[in-house]
This record gives sequence, structure tokens and C-alpha cells, in this order.
Amino acid sequence: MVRAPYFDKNGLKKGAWSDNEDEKLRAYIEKYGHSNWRKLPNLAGLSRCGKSCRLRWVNYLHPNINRGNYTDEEEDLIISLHHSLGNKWSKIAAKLPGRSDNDIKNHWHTHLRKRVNQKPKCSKERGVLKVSDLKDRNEVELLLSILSAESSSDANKEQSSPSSSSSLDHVAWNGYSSQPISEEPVEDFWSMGADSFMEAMDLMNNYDQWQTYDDSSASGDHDMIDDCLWSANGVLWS
DNA sequence: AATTCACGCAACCGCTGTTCG
DNA sequence: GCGAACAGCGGTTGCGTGAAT
Repeated sequence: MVRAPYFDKNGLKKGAWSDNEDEKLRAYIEKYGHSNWRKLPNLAGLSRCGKSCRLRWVNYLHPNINRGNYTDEEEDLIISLHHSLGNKWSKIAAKLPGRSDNDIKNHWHTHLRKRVNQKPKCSKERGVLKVSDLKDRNEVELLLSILSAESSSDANKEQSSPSSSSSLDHVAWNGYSSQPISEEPVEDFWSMGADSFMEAMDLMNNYDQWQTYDDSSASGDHDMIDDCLWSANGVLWS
């Protein structure tokens, strides 16, 4: 499953790690820490480069690493975070204790990407929200009030328990913008998201195509709406 | 039983950002 | 302010494994 071990031209070992190497690395770091990855291999008696040692420790040997199966909650969180952050695997990993960026990246490419690509545009399954559910502006505003309540309850949770993450801080309320906004405080985050959503809905009103979602002439705007709804579903049905 | 193929994941590579002298 | 050294990140690759034929 991994590359066969070999030595490069500098005499550094590459490829799969042996149990003996793992033990040496683990023992060294547990005793002395890893203040300097460059020097660590020599000090630990390993014929590896510092990069390789760091990667092995971070992705495999670190005591907090969770190598179990991903839960549905973790997968949903990754999907939401990916929607808002893009391929910022280290930032996503920071929200999932015990999971490394590499592990999440692999899981995304092998499992979740397919799942997201199969996301239903207008599915009735699981009560997924769809464009045709929103018959007029009043319903859009109703949706926003629901999401707003969700936002403030999350903000309260955040206050009472700082270590738990708010659900909204990982949901893509930038609507159709590709700009990452994860660093925004929750309030700004929400207001930016709501504006984007309303903007997209206004566009939809202008086209007067609430019930003709598949009209290809406005596909770009439909994509925007779709993104907003996908985000909304992330909040409503997670 | 043998072969082919797709998948999953550990590890590598190159680039960027940060720190330090 | 500048350049070298280092750490970290994200994209990609190599290969073992198991399912399919």
C-alpha cells in the first residue's frame, strides 16, 4: 500500500517506514519534542529527512491521531467546511480533533467529493430545501429568519462553551463568492451571508423564473442560488 | 485460479510563508 | 531590508489490496 523503501542519492531513506523507525521517532519526540525537524533525524538516529519525519509524526504517530472510521457528523462537517474554505485542508483539520490534513484530504478525494458531486439540486429526500420551495420573497425572508435564529443560538453556544465550534462558522454563507470568509466573526459572517443570499434571490426575482429552475439561459445565477441553498441545507438539515 | 482494474492511503515533491541573523 | 534556513501546506504519485471478470 505504500512505496517500497529505498535510499536516494544523498543516502536518505525514502518510502515506507519500518516499525523500528517509528519507534525511534516516537521515543525521541516524546522525550525531547520536535523544536527542529531539520536536526531531528540525526539526533534520533534516523536516515530520513526532517520533512519525512514531520509528516510521519503529524499524520501517523501523533498520540492524538484518530485512525477510526469517519462519523456522519465528521463527514458533514468536512463537506460544510470545504464548501466555505475550499482546499484549505489544514484549516479544516483544525476543526476536527484527531484528524490530520492529509487524512482529511485523502478522505475527501476518495469518498466525500463523489458524495458532494451527487448532491441533489431539487430533491425531496430528507426534506432538502429547493428553489421551488421558495414561492415568493416572504418565504425567502422566513428562511432567513430561521437561519438567523440558528445563527444566534450557535453564537450563544459559542459563548457558553468556547471550545465547541459554532455550526455557522463553517457554513458557506459567502453564497456564490469564492472568497474564503472563515476568519470573519460570526456576526459579520452572518450578515455577509444573508446579503449574498438576498442578492441572489433578487437576481432570481428579476429573471422571474422561480418555477423554471432548469432554464439554461440563467444557469450562472441558478448556480449562485444553488450554492446558497446548498449552504442553507447545511444549516437546516445538519 | 489467474488476471485485470479501481480504490484507498501513505508518502513524496515543489511551492509559499515565516523566522532569524 | 535582504537572503538563507526552516516549517508547513496542498497537489500528486506509487503501490498494496480487494473486487470484478
